[in-house]
Amino acid sequence: MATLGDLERTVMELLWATPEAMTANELRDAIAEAPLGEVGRELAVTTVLTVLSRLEKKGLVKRERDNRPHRYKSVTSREDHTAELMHEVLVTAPDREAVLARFIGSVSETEAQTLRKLLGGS
Amino acid sequence: MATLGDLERTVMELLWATPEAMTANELRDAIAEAPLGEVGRELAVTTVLTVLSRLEKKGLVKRERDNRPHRYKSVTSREDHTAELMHEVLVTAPDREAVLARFIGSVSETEAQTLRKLLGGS
DNA sequence: CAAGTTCTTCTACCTATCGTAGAACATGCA
DNA sequence: TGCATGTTCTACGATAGGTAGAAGAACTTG
Repeated sequence: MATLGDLERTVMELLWATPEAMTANELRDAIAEAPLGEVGRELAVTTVLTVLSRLEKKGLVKRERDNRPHRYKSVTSREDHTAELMHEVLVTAPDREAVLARFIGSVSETEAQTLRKLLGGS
Repeated sequence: MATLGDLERTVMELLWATPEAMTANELRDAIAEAPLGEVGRELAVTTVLTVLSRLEKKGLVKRERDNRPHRYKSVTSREDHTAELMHEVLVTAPDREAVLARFIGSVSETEAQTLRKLLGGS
């Protein structure tokens, strides 16, 4: 499973929140100002680049090598990624029905409503 | 999040599969014969004990210290644990509705059926 | 085209986690 | 009281991830 470290997660957060592909420098700045999470950290660009490479190797990020300041963007949307993770977790258990039963019990009423709608009739 | 290593996972598998609490020795033997996963590994009991301690610290395992060969058992059922993990994953995303929508799309028809039943009317 | 600026790649260090287990300590039974 | 059995302490190697410097590639502009 693709478990992410803190910085890796932060970078993905930013990429998911931005429609256009971003350069390493833009990401560094974004992390510095980061209203999200901890204190805005001042990282070296190389640090960001290393993280991006690792994310690329994991298949979470795609890089546009066309123009020089390479631009990076997430391969999947945050929602797809999360849903995929949930599914990965689900299939680790032999008795999925039972897992789903417990899972349903843990979601809010609103979410349950959404699920009913999504599952539609029969 | 509580991500488990391979051995840790194997130990949890065994604990989940066994109703009674087990001793370190019983676990070592079980791992050795392990029809599950890789080749039955011959581990030192201390190895198993170390892993059990770590799992205890993570709150996944409870130890009965009453009698001498301490006995270990999982704190939650495998299903509860898995459902909890799924929920943890779900709440990392801001747009849960969207995540659920994708998630529903990834489950089998049987599972969808189960979900409909579980969500019942209203 | 040459020199500087900018970006990328390589390499490396540090820490935390995990697999693994020996050595030493504790305990209960013969 | 001493052995057998079990537990705790300590430790070492491997991998992942956070962090970044040094060196190399490429673009910019005089």
